[in-house]
Amino acid sequence: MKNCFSADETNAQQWLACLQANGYRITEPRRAVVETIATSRQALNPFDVFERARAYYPRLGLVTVYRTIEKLEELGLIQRVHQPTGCQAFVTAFSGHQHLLICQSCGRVEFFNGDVEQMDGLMRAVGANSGFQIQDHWLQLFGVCATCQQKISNDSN
Amino acid sequence: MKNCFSADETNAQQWLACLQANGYRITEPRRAVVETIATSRQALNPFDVFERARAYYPRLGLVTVYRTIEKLEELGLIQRVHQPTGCQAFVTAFSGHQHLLICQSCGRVEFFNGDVEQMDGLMRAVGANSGFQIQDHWLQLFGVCATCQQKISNDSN
DNA sequence: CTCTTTGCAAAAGTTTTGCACGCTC
DNA sequence: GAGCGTGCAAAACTTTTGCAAAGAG
Repeated sequence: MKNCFSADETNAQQWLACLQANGYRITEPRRAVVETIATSRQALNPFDVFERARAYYPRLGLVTVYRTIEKLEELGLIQRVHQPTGCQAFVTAFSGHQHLLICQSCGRVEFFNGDVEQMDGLMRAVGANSGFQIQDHWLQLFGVCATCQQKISNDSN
Repeated sequence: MKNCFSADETNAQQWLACLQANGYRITEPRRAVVETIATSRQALNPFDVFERARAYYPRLGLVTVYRTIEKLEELGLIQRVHQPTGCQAFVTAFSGHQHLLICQSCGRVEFFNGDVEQMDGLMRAVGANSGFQIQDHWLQLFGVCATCQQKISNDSN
């Protein structure tokens, strides 16, 4: 198993290229939003993005954040993260099916590859038992990342 | 594997008893909300509950639905269902960890027991690789239930 | 120069809060 | 009777829409 998370500058460039390839224009507000989400390891909600992106482009409006998120999601570049605390946050989407590992303390999101054969077997078995035609699955793990574990144990000292 | 869904009248009685045992009063509006959710096989959002529960108690207010849902969730009697289309719907929560199987056509929710040892193994492996201390997991399957499959194939004829 | 994109303002939708009255225990 | 629970109205949020002006290609 390998942690394949690697949000960085490269991502931002690719996303902008993808927007352009799909007939959308590249603008400063969009650059700021793309840069913000692509370089974050945390899932960010629209308001988080708005606040952070203003560091790159202060005149940015919240509406533009919503509209840009909509396009990035439509192009499959970002995905919504569902958590007990809410479902408004987004992170980079990787191609292929990925499972999420989310830190409940800092919101950091990592990805892991589930055992594909194992999941396929499970889906077939559940399908056969229930009569459902299974189309998709979500597997998410919640916990506390190594960094937050340290912080928590330090705070209690 | 066994489908252990069985929402019915009995559930409603138990929920009311549970509310009472926790110091909450039993009232007609609460009866209506409890009855509605406990007897539904579909995940219902607050407005759905409001509309259906009015059949039992026409004077019901939407605010009371929100407040009752809050208490039922707090007591662990219902749980929120997260779906691509939204995360405002609730269904009966069964004790013990259950995985969800959700029909994307009618919203019907069924439960299945995952392979516990398998999931434990997965969680340990991911924990070891990532440094995360894993606390919880969500496994959900999405598909089309047998009834909806028939409807769809009939409609296309 | 054309047409998309932007930010503001306002609207729409959802959830929460304040409060006087009513009902449960 | 005491105090929780209810429904209405209003507030607080979040997300979407209309529009004139600015900017990308």
